[in-house]
Amino acid sequence: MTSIYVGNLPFTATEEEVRDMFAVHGQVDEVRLMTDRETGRARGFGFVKMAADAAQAAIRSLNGKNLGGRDLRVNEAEERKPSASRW
DNA sequence: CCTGAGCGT
Repeated sequence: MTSIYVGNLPFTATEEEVRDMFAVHGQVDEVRLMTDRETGRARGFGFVKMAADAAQAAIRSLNGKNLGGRDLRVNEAEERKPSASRW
């Protein structure tokens, strides 16, 4: 499983839009669009979890894609937090 | 109502 960082999203983008877009390249395990903590509005970025091969295919295909007049930033995400690992 | 660089409870 690979975590994908999706940035530069239009504020009008939703999770199902992103999920559907990524689902074209493979099965989407999870989609999480981050919203602003204070105002509650979309921050314009999120994360997608997919299988490694599907993730790479989606990244190579969707990175730089124009959505809503903005070029998407799609890359492998970093580790969320080194603590609280249920291992 | 509103905005634009960013790696998340």
